[in-house]
Amino acid sequence: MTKIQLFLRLNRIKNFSDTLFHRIFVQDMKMENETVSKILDNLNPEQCRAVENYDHTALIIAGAGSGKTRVLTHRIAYMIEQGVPVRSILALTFTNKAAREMRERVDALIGERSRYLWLGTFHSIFAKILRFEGKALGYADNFTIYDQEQSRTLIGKIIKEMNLSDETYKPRDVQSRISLAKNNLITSAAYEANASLVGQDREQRRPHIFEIYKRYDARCRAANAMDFDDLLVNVNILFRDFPEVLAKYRDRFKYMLVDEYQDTNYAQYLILRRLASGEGGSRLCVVGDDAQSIYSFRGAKVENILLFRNDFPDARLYKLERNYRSTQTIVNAANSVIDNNKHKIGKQSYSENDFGEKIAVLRAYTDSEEAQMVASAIRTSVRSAGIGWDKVAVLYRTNAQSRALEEALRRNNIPYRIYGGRSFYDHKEIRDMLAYIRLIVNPKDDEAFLRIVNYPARGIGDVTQGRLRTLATEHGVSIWEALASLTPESPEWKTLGAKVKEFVALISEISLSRTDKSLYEFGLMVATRSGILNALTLAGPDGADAKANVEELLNSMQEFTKEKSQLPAEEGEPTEPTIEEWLQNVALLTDMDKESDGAARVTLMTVHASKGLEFDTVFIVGLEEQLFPSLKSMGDEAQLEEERRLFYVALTRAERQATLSFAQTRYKWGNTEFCRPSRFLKELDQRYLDIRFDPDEDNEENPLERLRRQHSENSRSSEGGYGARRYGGASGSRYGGYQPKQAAKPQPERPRPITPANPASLRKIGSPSGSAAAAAVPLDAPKVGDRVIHAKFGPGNVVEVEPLATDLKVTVEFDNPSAGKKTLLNKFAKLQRL
DNA sequence: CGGCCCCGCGTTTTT
DNA sequence: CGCGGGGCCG
Repeated sequence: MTKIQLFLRLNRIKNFSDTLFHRIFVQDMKMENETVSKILDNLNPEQCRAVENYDHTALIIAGAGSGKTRVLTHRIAYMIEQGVPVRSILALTFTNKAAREMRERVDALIGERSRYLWLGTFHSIFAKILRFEGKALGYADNFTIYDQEQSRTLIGKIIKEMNLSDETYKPRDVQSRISLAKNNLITSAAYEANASLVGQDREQRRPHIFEIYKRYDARCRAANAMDFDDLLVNVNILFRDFPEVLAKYRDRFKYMLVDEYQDTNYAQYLILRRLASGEGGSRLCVVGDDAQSIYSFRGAKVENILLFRNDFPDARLYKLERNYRSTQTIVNAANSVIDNNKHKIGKQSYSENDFGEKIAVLRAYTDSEEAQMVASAIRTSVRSAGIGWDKVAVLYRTNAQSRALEEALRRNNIPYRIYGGRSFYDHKEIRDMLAYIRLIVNPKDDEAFLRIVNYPARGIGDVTQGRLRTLATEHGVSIWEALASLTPESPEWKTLGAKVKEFVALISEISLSRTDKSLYEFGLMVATRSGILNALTLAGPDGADAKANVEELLNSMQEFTKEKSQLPAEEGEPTEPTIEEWLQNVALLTDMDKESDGAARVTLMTVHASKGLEFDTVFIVGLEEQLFPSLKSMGDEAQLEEERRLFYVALTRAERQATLSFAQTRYKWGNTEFCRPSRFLKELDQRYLDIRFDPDEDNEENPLERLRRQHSENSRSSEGGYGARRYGGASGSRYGGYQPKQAAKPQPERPRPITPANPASLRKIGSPSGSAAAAAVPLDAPKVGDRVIHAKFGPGNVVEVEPLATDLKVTVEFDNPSAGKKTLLNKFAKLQRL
């Protein structure tokens, strides 16, 4: 402690002479006297060096919680104070959230000058560059950005049009194949010529992928659209084929800073290298941690950080190894797991904080019990530590795990917020709204046209749509362009039905009005004139959530206008945002970016989504083999190591307290599966664990017995009346059902009991046969030849029994000929022996 | 042409 | 279990 203080002091003295000149200089620039010292204050010696030496290429290896954002933001602030023009700095992050946080922190250090800083995600910055420069590549500046959903839909359509089976060519797989190629800058032509890729496809019996890729590219281009990967690919092509454009940006961005460098893929890496190489290339400063590389599945290359100094031999290396975030217990425990990885840079993360509490390990029989235990533990923690709900996070490997947790939290009246999973922008009504706007902004976007030409229903069906497409093909333009080019005199116009003409008039009307309206007014017009708002109103209660979502979208337009006027992207740029800008911004947003309403809530998210965040108390759930580590990583050492890094990321989110849990059975696809505890639990140095169950306790209880008991427990708990509604809240946003505490007063609104007035909640709860079956004997293990009765199909004979992992498959020949022979799962069939 | 019903499939992780 | 797509009927 004292050593470090001394070190700091010496360092400060050394710095002083270096910075004296700048202080005087800076004071001349009307800076607050204290600012310089403030920026170098509160940095440890290594951090300080990384900030001061901003004029050198730098590789900063920053362990979890070691203050990497701090270094980045201080480096930016310091540079600006040293007189580096704001416009010559480019800072890149992976997520909007990280970008926003960085901007806030830079802003806090140097004030409003930060507003002209180019700071954003790779994708948003590159989209911006392409908006300015895309012409060179044949794109108009109003190009559409397809998110993965839209791109997958288009790929699916192409597969169908090519008469390929979507069994062998699953759009999802084809998309990931194309994405992989694009990440590595392999064009469709190059793909076709690439023996290795084509060979792999052959082996998988999918030899036509390159052709799908070709057509997909052609379609995107014709629609003036780019997918996420294209944003990177096209900037590469731009910089490769147009040296003058590259020179322009290289001259402009004298300094580049990159966050989470370990997650860059080849395309991103090459763009950075292009800008940073050569005489007068940008000074590149990258920050990352190989131990937190968790995105190789989407093309990230850890090698980029491992080999950075080969690419930039004069780079200075800084290692930030002290973790300021977590207790020693957490840091040491995390290290003990990551030590099992062979593939890593030597870096010793350490903490000088308290030892803190041990890491609790909980065992549950079922996933729902696990959720309940976590909910109770959250209550206990929050109460004993006196912290707010928002200091707690529950992290899981897959989004699917959130459901059980949500239910438990709601049941325990714990406020929560879920990130990820189905995002706001995935809702149909939002996509519909966006499709209208996309079509108006970009008339080449046929996908948008086809999506909304008959929504809300206006009598323009498949046949008519087919004719319109033919019309467009004949003219060699998009559908809307073809329609818009027709005059009332042209013979083709006369062949159109009245309904199509009305649609043309509608879109023209909205389109014409956009110049003299604010963003919000325009959005409102789209919502009303399209008929979307009306259709949702007519849908009654079913449409209420959707309607609220549309309203929220409109609000976000106002919000965007407000932000934009505070934050012009460029000096001299108009502050009134255009619809194009809004649309491109929205295309790059995710659920993570929705701002919270300020209420303190427990955070639920995947481990991936939690990277870069920190919480006082963290629960990591579902620590089971084949879940975490995931089934798909098993058997592949590299992927297993990535899972281990993922676990490392999860554990190092915790500042003070971490709890790990696993269940012994888990519902999967409507089936109960048995699980074994994760290997990561065994790899953890046991000294740091507080195991809250008896490991010697008999684990080998008769599985059937346990299953039966769980089953009755489950049906009992589901009778509590918490219906299947997952998302409360009118907006459809995923805020948890939370009642402000009202002492012991009854809560009239929720949870809703099942009453006959609410028949929907009765759906599928409990046995359909009800008490009528009580007379018969429950049948646990049916045998061939048994005479049984089924609630719906009546009596019959068991003709076949096949044991499954966790259940029995029973085939019954029913007496009733209309029921015939049926194969049933014993667990659900509720057969009774006669 | 639209609405309804049934079937089949999905679970890694995300800009 | 829940959603989306496809098929069938009105």
